[in-house]
Amino acid sequence: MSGSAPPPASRRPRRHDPGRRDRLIDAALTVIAERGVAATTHREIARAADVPLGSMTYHFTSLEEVLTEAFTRHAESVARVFDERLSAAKDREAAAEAVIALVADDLLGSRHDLVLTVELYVAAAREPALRAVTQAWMARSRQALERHFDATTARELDALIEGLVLHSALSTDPMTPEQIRHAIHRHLR
Amino acid sequence: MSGSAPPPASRRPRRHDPGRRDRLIDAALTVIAERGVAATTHREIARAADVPLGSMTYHFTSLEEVLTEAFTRHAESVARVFDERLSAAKDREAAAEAVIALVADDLLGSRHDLVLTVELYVAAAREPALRAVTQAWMARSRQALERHFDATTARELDALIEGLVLHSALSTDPMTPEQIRHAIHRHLR
Amino acid sequence: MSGSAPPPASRRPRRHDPGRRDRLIDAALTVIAERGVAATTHREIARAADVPLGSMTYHFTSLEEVLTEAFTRHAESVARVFDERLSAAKDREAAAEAVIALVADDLLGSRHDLVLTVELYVAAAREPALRAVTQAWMARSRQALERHFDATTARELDALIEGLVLHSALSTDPMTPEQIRHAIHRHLR
Amino acid sequence: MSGSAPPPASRRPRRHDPGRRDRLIDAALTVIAERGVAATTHREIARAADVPLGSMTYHFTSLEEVLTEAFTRHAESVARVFDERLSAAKDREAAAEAVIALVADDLLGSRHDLVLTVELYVAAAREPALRAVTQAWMARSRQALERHFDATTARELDALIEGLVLHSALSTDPMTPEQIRHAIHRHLR
DNA sequence: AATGAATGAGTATTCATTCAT
DNA sequence: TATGAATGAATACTCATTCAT
Repeated sequence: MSGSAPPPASRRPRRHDPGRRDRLIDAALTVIAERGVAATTHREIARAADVPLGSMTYHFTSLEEVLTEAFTRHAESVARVFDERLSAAKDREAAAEAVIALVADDLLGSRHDLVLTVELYVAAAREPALRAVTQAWMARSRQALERHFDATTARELDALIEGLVLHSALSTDPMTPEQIRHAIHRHLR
Repeated sequence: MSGSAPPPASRRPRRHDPGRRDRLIDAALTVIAERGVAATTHREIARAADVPLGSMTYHFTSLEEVLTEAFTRHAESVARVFDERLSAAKDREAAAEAVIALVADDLLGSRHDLVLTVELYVAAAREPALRAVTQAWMARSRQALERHFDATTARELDALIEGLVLHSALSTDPMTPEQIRHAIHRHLR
Repeated sequence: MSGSAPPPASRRPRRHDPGRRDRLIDAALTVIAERGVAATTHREIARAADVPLGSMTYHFTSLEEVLTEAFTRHAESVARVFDERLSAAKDREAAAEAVIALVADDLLGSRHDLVLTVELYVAAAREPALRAVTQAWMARSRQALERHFDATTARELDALIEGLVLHSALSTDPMTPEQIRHAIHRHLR
Repeated sequence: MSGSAPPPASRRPRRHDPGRRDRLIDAALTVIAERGVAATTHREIARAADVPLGSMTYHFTSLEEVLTEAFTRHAESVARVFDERLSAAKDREAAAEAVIALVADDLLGSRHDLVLTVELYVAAAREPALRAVTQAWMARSRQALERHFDATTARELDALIEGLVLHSALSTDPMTPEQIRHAIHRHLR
């Protein structure tokens, strides 16, 4: 507006920014959620974090590293909620309710997290490094389920949860909490 | 004209080639399955089909058009199998077996199809044009299931199928046919 | 000067330019001679040839390819002169004169060629692909010398030529034609 | 602070380090010899010397300064050997032997030195600051030769040495010590 | 009808250098 | 005195798309 130089994301004189690396990972998650992994570029993340491009490659040796760290953080955070919900459950009945809440509230409640999860699924199909992330996550959630259910049930439940989530994510008329409750109860009945 | 210039897909004199458009769509599916949507470019598809680059934009107005047509074809083909399996079933019992075969044999049997399906899921999350494809597909499979099951069961079954497939796709130790049978029978019990 | 858009090398509406690949190789030689291999970039060559950057990577799959082709052309052209000079010589005496003319006129006469030769020497020390170019060149010049001199003399003469050229290239007071004549005659005496 | 961030050359607590500047120059020579001037960067040298990046620009005001000092040191060291060999020679005969040993043993004996020399040649062709280094070196070696030979012979010998070295450096079948001896003796005969 | 050539925007990454601590 | 962090310019290369033939 005042000259011809390409205006930076904001006014530059910013230095000393501890925790920037951390913020970049969060910015990456935001970009992945909003634009998809395919559109997640150094530039896009830098813009989202309002940081110069060079900062990206200073803090990470490759885009892959950024993605891996971002997805790891996402998986970690979802898994933590999973753990907490199920640890709090006193009996099988409560555990069933926990699972329902998990799907209806946590997993489907946040479009952001939901999309991240699906993006991770596909990225993992290609990237061995990400496969490790999904493996660890799966193992952890299965373990959490096994506090209350036998191994077979835990595994089935895990798959059902996955299906309910994905289904809702892709559908224009996602399942209602009631429908989710019904599906889970039916499987555990 | 002078040495190692951009080498064409193969030796030139190929002209009149009806069905080329069709082959390009198949080539696109191959590339998507092998490299992922993100790596599916005009060039890659042209190379896979052994066709000059210019041919791509001659037959399609944009990459998006190619992807949409390719995914439509994929969905069509999977849905057809779905339909056939379930139409052939005479009763609920047979329908359950059909679903099991569907998951264990058709969906999980082909890595190619499996990957295409997951790629479609994510692409659809971004591209409205693809959303239409997944919507139609879901509707069709639900409809097929409703020949044998009530609407609620059909929907749950659909989600369970999705979950079983995805779970197996991402896991290093995918579920065995026995485990799949068990999961589906339990839900229908 | 009239707006803010970065002005291209010249006015753009240029299409259909047969022989462009060829001109790019020449442009590369110009850049190498003027700025050195290290400063020879896609951009620099494109600028020298007044061609958009994208054109470079359309015609060559890598910078290395450009360099290899450029140096091959240079070696070819110098070797041809070498051949011609020596083929024209009728006897040993004339051959000696041919060598002198070669060094004093051809090799040292053109700063452009001289620098290209030295640049090739060093680049070849790193790049096996270029090593092949220098090998072929050396073999060819030795062969040309062997029309008139025994193998040992040919080899020594070749080395002496190399030394005289390099020496003059790097020195602030290069050798005069007389000095060159003296050196070569002394070795052949 | 959070994982795989830019890893330092090695574990941190290194401070007072007299002679570091010196070690950096040696590290620079190593990098030049192994990777070439074009690939010799602050980072690469710092890594080779196991020193933080910031240390480079603390000790040197620019990369050019590093290169100049490194090449100066190299020239110095080669020239010293030259001097010593020729000072030790008692007569013309011994001087001839000294030259032969110089080429066969010192110059061609160390791939490291050989490559450094060629790299210096080319760098000097561009960088005036380096030209001064090569000039001084040439003058010094000529002077050393002039202890035993007349000015013309010294100059020719110098060129011949250069040619023999370069020739061997670039050839896949370098000259044997016998061949080198023959060439030098013939020129001095 | 078909295609080789052309091109501008964009991508990941490297790097010399500056600077705050 | 040292150094980790920061940054803007540059690099090689990819690509969707346009166009002349």
